Amino acid sequence: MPTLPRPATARGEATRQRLLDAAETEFGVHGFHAASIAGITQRAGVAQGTFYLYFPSKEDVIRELVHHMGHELRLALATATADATDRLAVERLGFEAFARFSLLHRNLYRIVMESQFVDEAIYRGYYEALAQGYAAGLRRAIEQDEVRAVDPESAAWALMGIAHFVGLRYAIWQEREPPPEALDAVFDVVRHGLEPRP
Amino acid sequence: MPTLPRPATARGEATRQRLLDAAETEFGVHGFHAASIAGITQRAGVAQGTFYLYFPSKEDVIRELVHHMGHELRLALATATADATDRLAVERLGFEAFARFSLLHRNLYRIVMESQFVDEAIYRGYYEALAQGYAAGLRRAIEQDEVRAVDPESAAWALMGIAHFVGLRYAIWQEREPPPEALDAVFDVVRHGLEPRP
Amino acid sequence: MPTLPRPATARGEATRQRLLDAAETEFGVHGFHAASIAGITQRAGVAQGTFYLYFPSKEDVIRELVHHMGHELRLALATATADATDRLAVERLGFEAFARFSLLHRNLYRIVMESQFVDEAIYRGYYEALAQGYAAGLRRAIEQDEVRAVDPESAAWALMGIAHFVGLRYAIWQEREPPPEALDAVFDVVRHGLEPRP
Amino acid sequence: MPTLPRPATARGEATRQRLLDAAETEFGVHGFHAASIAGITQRAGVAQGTFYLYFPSKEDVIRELVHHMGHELRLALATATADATDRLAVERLGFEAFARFSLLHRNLYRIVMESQFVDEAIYRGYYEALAQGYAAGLRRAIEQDEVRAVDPESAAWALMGIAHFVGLRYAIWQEREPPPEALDAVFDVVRHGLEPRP
DNA sequence: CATGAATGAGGCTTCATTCAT
DNA sequence: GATGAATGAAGCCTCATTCAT
Repeated sequence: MPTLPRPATARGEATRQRLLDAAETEFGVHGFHAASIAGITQRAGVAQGTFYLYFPSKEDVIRELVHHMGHELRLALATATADATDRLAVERLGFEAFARFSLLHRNLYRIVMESQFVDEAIYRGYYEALAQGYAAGLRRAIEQDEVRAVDPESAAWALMGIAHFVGLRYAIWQEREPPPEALDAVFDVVRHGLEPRP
Repeated sequence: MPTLPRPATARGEATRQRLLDAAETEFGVHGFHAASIAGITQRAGVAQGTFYLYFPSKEDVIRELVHHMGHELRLALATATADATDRLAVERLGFEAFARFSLLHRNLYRIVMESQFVDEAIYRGYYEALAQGYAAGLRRAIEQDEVRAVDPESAAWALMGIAHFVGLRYAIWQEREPPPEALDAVFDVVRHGLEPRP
Repeated sequence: MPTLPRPATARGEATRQRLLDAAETEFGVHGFHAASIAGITQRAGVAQGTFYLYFPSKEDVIRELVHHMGHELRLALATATADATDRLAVERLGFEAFARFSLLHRNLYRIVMESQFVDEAIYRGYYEALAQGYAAGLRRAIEQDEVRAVDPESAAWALMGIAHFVGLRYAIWQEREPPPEALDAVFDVVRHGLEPRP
Repeated sequence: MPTLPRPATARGEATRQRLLDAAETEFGVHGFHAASIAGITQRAGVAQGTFYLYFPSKEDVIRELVHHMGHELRLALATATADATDRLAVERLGFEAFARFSLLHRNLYRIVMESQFVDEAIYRGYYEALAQGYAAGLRRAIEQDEVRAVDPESAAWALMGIAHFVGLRYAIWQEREPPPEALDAVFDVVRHGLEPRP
């Protein structure tokens, strides 16, 4: 079956959104594999068949959710760092924002991680999109001497790796925000890694 | 079900090992959920029922494989860094060793990552064990002024995050070792993050 | 459910006909069971619900199509044999006409065959109606000594059987008209089977 | 999934056969599409999953049954016509044998007919195999002047068509053997169609 | 120690049909 | 007359696990 048509009515659009929300919760709570369409539709308050009016398969929903998380995260980061005066401030605010975001959207974050085992391409795409933006920001900062002459791409991935484990430890495992000292300690490493030497 | 007793005979031990190897490949290739006991036993050349002579369940195998990877990885890192003269050399050699190891044991590495969605505790335990050793090493290095006065634990997790993404990008996604420049670039960030300032 | 009333308006009649045509194609191409109402309505360019404005069920459509094929076929045969001077000529022209018709209306023909597994009565009725006319024609021919004194009914079914397999082999399986020699060869058997002995 | 291994034990072989028998009944009674795996396994007295130990899919069973009917029918025909002294006797005995066989194996016969709508190739193959043997027999008879110089292949298909409708009318629709007069009447047409003219 | 047949719950998905607009 | 969203039953199939030998 080819792509499903978008819902034609507002009612349809609302149902679709309810399903998406329900899926986010179900996947987040039970994991993709343990989650069932029945669970999703039940939570959304519709019949099982309704699911397939809006999504061709269970996998398509996870794909859509990963995309969604990508957008939301970029948005959150952009917003949080909008007022930063230099790149290191961007990094700092970005780490904080990510820590908040990953806790708030714990389910989505878990889904993104699990998507690796459902559709590697979507997972990879998620990070590559992120890395690209990240590297671009670093490149600009290097040009303005706000950051050492690091390789922007390698640095971007390194920083994402650091952030990833912050999210994992605190948002996922401990279900809380990292304590300020921890964030300070992590950022201290980041800062020394990036800041220009006199 | 209590844990199964270890096989008494050498033949049994061999069968058990064959099953473990087969599971490593099957899980690595198809992923934990898509892999089937039938696939594992077929690959191991034994009957399906034989599996349950050695493992109480499918999940137990992944647990055992994750432990296994933990041991092997620590062994590989210890070996690779044995001759290092200072901590930064340890880091450098460690990154290189990890890059090689994650490529060589791609399947195992994938399994570790997926174990998060099968048994979070095992996954978390894997990293916590690693982090503990890592942090201890850093602590010693700090005492000897080979590394800045960072928070050893936070730094350990940050460095593991960096390494994780190196493994992901190269061993998993590209199925090759990282090019030397990439490793240099990453290590450059690490070094500046850790090395003492004059 | 009693039969649905015929549409009152010309627009309704047109929609009904579009649905019938679409069903003919869908059933012919995918088979009755694999064909879906959604496929039919899509092809007809109407909404799914519209189908049930004109037909009480999927089965009713196949029934109507079988009837339709019966009428059309009888018409085609009558037309094709109108100018025949004796019964054997009728047979010959009839076989030719059937070969053409079954190719041209391949989909309908397939539908008739499949109707056996949807509603045996409709299928049986189709052939019994045909057989009746066929036998009547033979009976008249026998009275006029244009055909041997065969049992008209048995002969009619035998001849339909022969024709059926001509349609199957050529129209359905090979999607072409039978080569003239083949038709000659078949008719040769028919002729000897029917023609009066001196 | 590739082909399933044949059962290794006698018990397995027996189960497989029970499933085949059950499927024959279920398909014959309800038709292929209406028949369910659940119905088959219930009738066979095994769990649903057991079905898939022996057959990759529902369709594979029908394929196997069609093959089976082919073999059995050829066997029955060969046996019934073994003592015939000339080809017309073969034809006569063959028609009688087919009439008996199609009644006795009504379910199988129905299944063969329906197989056309499940896997056209299997249905076609069934008849082509039959036709080949039939034509060969006719060819030999022609060489020995027991039959007119008809085109063996065309004649074979024509005769199969006649027999098919005999089976349909009596075995399937009326669930009885054709009355002797009917068989006589049909054979009379066949005989005139085939026998050499003086 | 090993086999391989058997189980049965459970999941995804399809689709004819109904209903509210 | 027409729409298209919604229903929900039903079916195929998979697979971890158990059992009899």
